Amino acid sequence: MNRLDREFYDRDSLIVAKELLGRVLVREAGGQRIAAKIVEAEAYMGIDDQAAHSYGGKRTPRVEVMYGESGFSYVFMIYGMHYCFNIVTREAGNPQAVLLRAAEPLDGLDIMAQSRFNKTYAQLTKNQIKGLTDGPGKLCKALRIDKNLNGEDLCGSKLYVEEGENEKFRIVSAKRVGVDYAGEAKDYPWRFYIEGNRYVSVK
DNA sequence: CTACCGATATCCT
DNA sequence: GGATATCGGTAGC
Repeated sequence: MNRLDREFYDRDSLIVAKELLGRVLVREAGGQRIAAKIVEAEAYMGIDDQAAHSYGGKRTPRVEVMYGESGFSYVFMIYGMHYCFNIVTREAGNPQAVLLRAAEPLDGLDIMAQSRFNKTYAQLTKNQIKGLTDGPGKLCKALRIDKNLNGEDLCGSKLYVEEGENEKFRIVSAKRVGVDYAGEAKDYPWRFYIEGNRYVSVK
């Protein structure tokens, strides 16, 4: 299966966010493959986007990777407990990114179940199966994504996105989640998800 | 099913 | 000190 290359990510973040839907996020850890279909993503449009960490050109150690080339991972900790995984878009100096909010588990189900609940997949309750990857923090925990993967090149072999099956689905546009502080930008429809998919975090 | 609440890294005032 | 790109537990319908 083909991996998405740097040119894919070096485009408008709204296009990248939409086109990431249905693709397969792959994490290789300890010789094991963990994979999940991306079903929900949000675009953060950089210095003009009040919801973005890089709004107004803000540049701290945390957001530094957003100012680099496209196709690298931006992992940050939120609320002191959870990680969020983003993919940097656009050229160096243009600090935009796409946040991956939810995915549908495909491969490595037992590893995800162990990472999230310390159980095998077969031992999970129905609610735990649905809750494996239906939110940005949950997705990171299931795929074992943490600060060590901040700045990782997604054109490498530890963490990357495959093309996927090119199946047909409807894309829903919606307001982003948890950005009430962002003035006018809080209502922009820059979140995209696959219509009807049960792993979408907020319908 | 919804509502609240605590955990606490990072950045800003 | 206060806010945040969240989650899981508990309490109450």
